[in-house]
Amino acid sequence: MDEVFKALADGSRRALLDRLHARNGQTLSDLCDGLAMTRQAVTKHLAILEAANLVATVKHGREKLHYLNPVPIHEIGERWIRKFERGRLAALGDLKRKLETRDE
Amino acid sequence: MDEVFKALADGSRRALLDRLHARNGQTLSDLCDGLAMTRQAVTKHLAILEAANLVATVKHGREKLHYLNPVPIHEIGERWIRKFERGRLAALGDLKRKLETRDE
DNA sequence: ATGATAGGCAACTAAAAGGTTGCATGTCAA
DNA sequence: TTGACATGCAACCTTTTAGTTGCCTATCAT
Repeated sequence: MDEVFKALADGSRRALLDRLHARNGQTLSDLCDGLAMTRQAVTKHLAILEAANLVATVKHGREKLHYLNPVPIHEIGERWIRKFERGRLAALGDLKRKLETRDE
Repeated sequence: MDEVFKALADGSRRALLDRLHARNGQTLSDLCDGLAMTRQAVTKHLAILEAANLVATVKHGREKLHYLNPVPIHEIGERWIRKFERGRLAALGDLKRKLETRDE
């Protein structure tokens, strides 16, 4: 789980996931296209995404195809974000109350 | 949004949010309690959480009370994770297909 | 076979992150 | 008012991160 959060912390990596979300199964060169980064930098980002299991790759001849694995993102939604949904309104209530009554 | 992702990337900070989720409105000393970190380290983490708007504070005499702000987490759920929910089954399909047919 | 294309590996650098120590300040309680 | 408690500030250190450059390897098309 920590690896996933860390992987998602970087904007470039989130952009790569966005790209794969828009079109799945792209090659490394595809993914580099138009980015202000060297190919090697992108490779490293993809390696981190792969280690976090957010991306899976398949070699196809001299190309490496990248596929989005949506499961870890889904799990963060389910197991982590949902936890804070419960009690969300209560927390907002606490906050509002405390911010309003400075003279308590 | 980037600040929120970055703030959530660290396990200690997520633990602090957990603590506030369990009991809202804790002081700095409360939050330090039982952690293998100096108070100053915790202060820094809280500052990052505050900058990301995940925590709001109210000074109360010599104490500083920390309140969870659940809104940014909720927004990440709504605006980011939900995007990947759409097309999630399609992506899983792509992935399964590609992983199975290595002889394509 | 040979050149172009797709990608891999390794060493290096700069900056940011996470943490520490030491000291200063503000507030409460006796 | 004085000591104890709660927090703030700043300098410093170490490790990680994000990125680079340079070169090597594998595959495809002609």
